[in-house]
Amino acid sequence: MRSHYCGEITETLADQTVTFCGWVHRRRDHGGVIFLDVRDREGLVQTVFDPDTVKAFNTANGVRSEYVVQIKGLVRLRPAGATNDNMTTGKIEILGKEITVLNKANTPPFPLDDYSPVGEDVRLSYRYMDLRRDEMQRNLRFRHKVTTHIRNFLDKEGFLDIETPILTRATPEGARDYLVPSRTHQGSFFALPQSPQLFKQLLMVSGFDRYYQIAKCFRDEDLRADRQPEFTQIDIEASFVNEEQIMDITQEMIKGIFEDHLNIDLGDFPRMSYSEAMRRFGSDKPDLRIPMELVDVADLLQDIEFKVFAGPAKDPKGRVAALKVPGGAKLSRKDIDAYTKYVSIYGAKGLAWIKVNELEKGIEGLQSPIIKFIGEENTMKIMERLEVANGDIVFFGADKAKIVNEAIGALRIKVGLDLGMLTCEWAPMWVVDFPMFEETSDGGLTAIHHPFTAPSCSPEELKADPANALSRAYDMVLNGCELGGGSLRIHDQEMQKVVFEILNISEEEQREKFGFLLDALQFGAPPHGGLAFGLDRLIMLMTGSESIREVIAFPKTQSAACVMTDAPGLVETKNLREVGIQLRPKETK
RNA sequence: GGAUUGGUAGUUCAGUUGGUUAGAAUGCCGGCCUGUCACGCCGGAGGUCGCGAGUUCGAGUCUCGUCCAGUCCGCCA
Repeated sequence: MRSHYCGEITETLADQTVTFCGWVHRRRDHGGVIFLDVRDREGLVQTVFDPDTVKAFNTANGVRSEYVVQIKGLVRLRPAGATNDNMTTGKIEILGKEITVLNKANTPPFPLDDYSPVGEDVRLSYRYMDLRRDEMQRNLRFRHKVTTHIRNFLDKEGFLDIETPILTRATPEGARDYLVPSRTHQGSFFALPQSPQLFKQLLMVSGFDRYYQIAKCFRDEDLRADRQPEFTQIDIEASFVNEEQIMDITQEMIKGIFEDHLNIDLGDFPRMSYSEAMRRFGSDKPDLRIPMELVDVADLLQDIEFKVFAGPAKDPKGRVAALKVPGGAKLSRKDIDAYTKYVSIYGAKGLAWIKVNELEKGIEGLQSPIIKFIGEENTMKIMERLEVANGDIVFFGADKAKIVNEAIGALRIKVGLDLGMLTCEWAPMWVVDFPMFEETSDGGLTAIHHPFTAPSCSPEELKADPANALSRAYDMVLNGCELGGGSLRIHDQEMQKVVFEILNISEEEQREKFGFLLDALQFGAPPHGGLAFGLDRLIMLMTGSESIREVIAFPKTQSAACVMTDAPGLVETKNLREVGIQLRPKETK
């Protein structure tokens, strides 16, 4: 049907006759001459219709936006002064000889240009139209380039692409599962995989040595700008390797992607332990583009009267941290109130502050509602420790360590972005030495990564002090965003049993849910480990998108629905009966 | 589950203290126009003010409920 893509027709084709197909992007009717900008995947080309070509002219007169047309015409250089430097094809135009309307189109529900902002729900309702827009075409094409890069890279490194089941079984820990009723086993349910975790480990037991998959994963949890209920992981696993090898190879992969597709050298990725990350940044995924750090000051405040500080300072689970904001003294009372409100969503009860106006005047040069509570001597010691300068402001968080870390950690990023403090565009890093477990609200322990993560100690040591045990896990972090994470896995049945015990998963439950894994560990499981990247997040970061939805062709809304297909939808009673399900009447409040 | 923002023409938005016939831009339709490129000029059509109650002489505007969409907290091994 065509000889060229629209966007490929340039001056090298001058004086040749070409045929192309596409959508009418814009029509400009000058009475005696009609211009059609025709668009396809590769770009736009301007076509001119003269009244001398009567039939084509009349057809061109009748076409409208988004009509699908086939045009045959002569490529010619544009007249002097009529070129368009903004277009790849702007030096030429097509003199239209024949035009066929392949399909008419209704008026588009929203403009497809780059100038008009359009509400996201409208875009999602007509996603197939939205995807015609240049930005979306570029995003999805970029995503393709990256996944192709990944496949080529991993293939070259000896990784095999192996598919794993979508219909599998529910897992006891982790996110809520998406369930699929079984027709042939009524009353039983499949679960969609939260990740191919167990299967990739079994593939290691099977001796495939190196596996990867660009795998859809499903988690029935509430959505965020960077979270969809179905998302894509770059899933990787290898045998007879240690952490270093996994980290090296995946770091090389990510570096290569940035080099080839954004022309950016990410350099070496610094490594930081979990505990250091929490101490300095209040986060297990620090944004290293922001130069500020949290500083502990609890030791200076243990003996003061002021309970708001002294309480957490003396509490082993408490924390008192200061955040120095260079140049922050210019913040108004209103700004500070806004930040106080901001930290309150993380549970902080307040936000104390000290402005440094004239340090040379000592305590007189400071401005703060709290100095009278913490005392002049303590205040000056804190100022000394923080190495403050005139014009700075210091914020304080005092509470349970978890709340201080979350609140002041988030404040650090918010203030850093608000005040334009970014020191670079890209800040990759590794976070290592995670704890094995963390405390749940009911006092039990839960796995920080997943229950198959190997600890960096023996089963006996793990049993003796599980709360302080470290794991052989690692997270790759980019700009404060967790790009991917993984670990060395447990390949020993005894160790696996100890972990299940600590997690309070009974032997019956172990047998029922993971019997196959425990068995597999007895049949010669090699040492192995791996990592999984969030592909959607990676592409979101690389394209500078505000949301993961901008890099997914057909995403869900925040209520995990699709406004285009209207999924999820009701099903016939007959279908329910076949799978042995009866709906409960809606609960009334 | 919670906090918060929004929902008015196809689209993006404005709409004052509750007060006449709800406006603008753009798009759409018609006319004019031979060098535009987000063409230009003239004219026209286009509204369940998300939905449902309530207050009021009177509601786009106030109150309550509800639905949808966005951001965030919880949640997401």
